[in-house]
Amino acid sequence: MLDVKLLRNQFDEVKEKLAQRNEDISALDTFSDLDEKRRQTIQEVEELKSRRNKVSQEISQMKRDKKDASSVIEEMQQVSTEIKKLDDQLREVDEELNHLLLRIPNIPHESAPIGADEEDNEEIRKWGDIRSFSFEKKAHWDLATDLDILDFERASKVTGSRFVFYKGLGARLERALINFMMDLHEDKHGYTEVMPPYMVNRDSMTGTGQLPKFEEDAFKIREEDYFLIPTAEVPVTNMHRDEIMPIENLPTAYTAYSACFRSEAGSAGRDTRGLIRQHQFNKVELVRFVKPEDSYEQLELLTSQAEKVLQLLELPYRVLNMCTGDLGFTAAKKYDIEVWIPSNETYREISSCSNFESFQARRANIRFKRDKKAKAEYVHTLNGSGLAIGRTVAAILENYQQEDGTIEIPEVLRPYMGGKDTISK
RNA sequence: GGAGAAGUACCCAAGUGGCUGAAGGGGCGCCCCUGCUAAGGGUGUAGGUCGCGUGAGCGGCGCGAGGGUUCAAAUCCCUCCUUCUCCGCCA
Repeated sequence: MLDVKLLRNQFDEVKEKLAQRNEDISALDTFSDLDEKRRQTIQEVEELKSRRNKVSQEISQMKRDKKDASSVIEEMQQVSTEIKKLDDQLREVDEELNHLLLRIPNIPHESAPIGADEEDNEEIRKWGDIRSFSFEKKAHWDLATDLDILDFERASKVTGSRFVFYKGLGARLERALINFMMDLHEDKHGYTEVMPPYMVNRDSMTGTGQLPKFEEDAFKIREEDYFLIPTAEVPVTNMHRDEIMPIENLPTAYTAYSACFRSEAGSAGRDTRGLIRQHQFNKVELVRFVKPEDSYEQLELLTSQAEKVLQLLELPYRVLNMCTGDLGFTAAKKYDIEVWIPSNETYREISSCSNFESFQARRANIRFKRDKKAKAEYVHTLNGSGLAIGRTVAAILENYQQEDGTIEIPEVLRPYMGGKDTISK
């Protein structure tokens, strides 16, 4: 959510910046009228309430003095009726304004390149050497099916499309990656481990920005107003919803493993094979609550910590600075980390590291105080995948495949794989 | 899932229609006394947010949340949420 005061005082500048996004912001034009009407109504109704409070005191005094107050009471009846009417109006305007504000995306940071879509994302660095194969390389779903470590067919029988069974060393690899990443972030990068609920309520989904605009992307629990989490970002960020965090706790850094659930509405037919796009996948997430003045420095740190995982796994990747048209709804700045997927002969997103500035904090009401007397300010929130596990498995299978169809296990994972160095039949 | 009880400021807690922004403790700040410590006395302090105003300030809201009754609600009514106790079910 944007700062109403900013919107009020610098409407044209804000609108101009929002126009750099690839989104329809025409609804914004009603803002000024709504804001004006709201403030006017508040003034009217508060004046009446002030009067009512004053006269109520007088009535109570008259009652105590055993004087007749009936004429004043009669007058106040009318005032109260008027108050009720104005309160209703105010509620309506508030609702409209809120509806509008919750659907306005974040303002892009000036360092985000201006552009329309993914074509305009800026590659800022590359790491690792892309392997050239001396034999016919295979896609990860073929490798995995041959090795009997992934079973897509049975998963679609048991559930449906875009689900998978991991089996044997496949399941072990997935679990090894989770533990390896969690250990790295906890022991080397100083994060506190969190295991969150996999379902959250509507307020939480609104707090991090998945709602109200993107409800069709989430799985909804039928009997409750709960949603399956699309990422651990939602429960972990909302841990501190409606809180004032002690300044000495900033930055607060959490890492959380969770399963993630996405309806993938609108991506029918894309990445139908393999692990790239599933309705349920595992992810290790990094979340940081920081002071506003630190947030861009913290974004670099967070991104480097996600990159570290790929470096240790020795998987080639590149980092993109996402352009204004491809930032998504909530981010002011976002780096995507893309890992090399040989079968695609391209890089594919494996992590997304974002600075939301105060956009989520304002929605979720997460604040801090510089000292006891100071006014509460909104924190800045950041998060990033560190990393998406399924896509990491895909990258490992493809990048570490050998001519005989077996998979060499990256060295850092071997302690987590019972000392094995190869996945074979 | 059933039956009961409760939710008041940083914490505990009083308060069944007007004199309650809310008694009383604790805590916290300052002062005094006791050469230290323990203890004692005095005194001060109560959140957040919205609107108006350049500002000092003025005003609205606020007793779990949201509605309602009333001239007036912490107090009466309705809905919801959370916590606790008992019962049932259960990994």
